[in-house]
Amino acid sequence: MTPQLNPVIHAPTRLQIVSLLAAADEAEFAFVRDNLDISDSVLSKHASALEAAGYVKIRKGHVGKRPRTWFSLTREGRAAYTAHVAALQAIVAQSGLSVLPG
Amino acid sequence: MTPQLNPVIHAPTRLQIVSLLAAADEAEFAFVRDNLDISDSVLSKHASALEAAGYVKIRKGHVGKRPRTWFSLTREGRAAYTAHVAALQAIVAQSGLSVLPG
DNA sequence: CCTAGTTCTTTCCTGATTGGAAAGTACTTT
DNA sequence: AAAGTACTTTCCAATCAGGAAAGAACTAGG
Repeated sequence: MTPQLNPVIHAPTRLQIVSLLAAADEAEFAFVRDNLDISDSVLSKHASALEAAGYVKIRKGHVGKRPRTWFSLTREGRAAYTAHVAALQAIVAQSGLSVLPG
Repeated sequence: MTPQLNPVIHAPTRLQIVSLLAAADEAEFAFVRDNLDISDSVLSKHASALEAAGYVKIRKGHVGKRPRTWFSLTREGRAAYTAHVAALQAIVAQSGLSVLPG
């Protein structure tokens, strides 16, 4: 069986969110938003979608007295992301594209 | 500037079509359809979308007396695919993974 | 106390996509 | 004439995506 692309992760904005989160333990709402250059509402909605899928954990806390939100990948989210990248790799591999010169 | 994902190519079905075509000079309608396990109408529509974008050439001909359709990537389509994979790679790379083979 | 600001979340709305089913086109074969 | 091949187009219903605007919940300032 060919590995399947995961539609929850494949959407461009969510792919970028998940990939960003995969690189770190945890990331702040504003950091992700500014990094991807998206609006608050878009990030909020995609983060909720990823949480609903069980891929992202949303943690609420405070810095000083101000509210703050952090995101992190769940174990399931990391596994789904890894599987998705494997699926992408399988697709790209058949085209013969390579990072190597020549 | 960060390389951008190309929405025409990013859609799962079209990504697979383009990647399949990138591997060959030309591919038959039925070959692509069966390879991706999609319906005639879906392939027809996606192929037209890729043609409209200038990424795929649709050639009509005959085998014996039966009509047949072949698809091939245009130079532009190959360039767009390469750029798209580079964008994908840029996103995935930050997580430490890769979509490219060794 | 009242207003303004921060940090998101939700709702409202509108446009774009996607895929399946079914009908259509244009031949060819039986 | 009827059926089959090889698609293409139309019809449709389901998402989905993003922006704007309104909310929510609290804090800070005058």
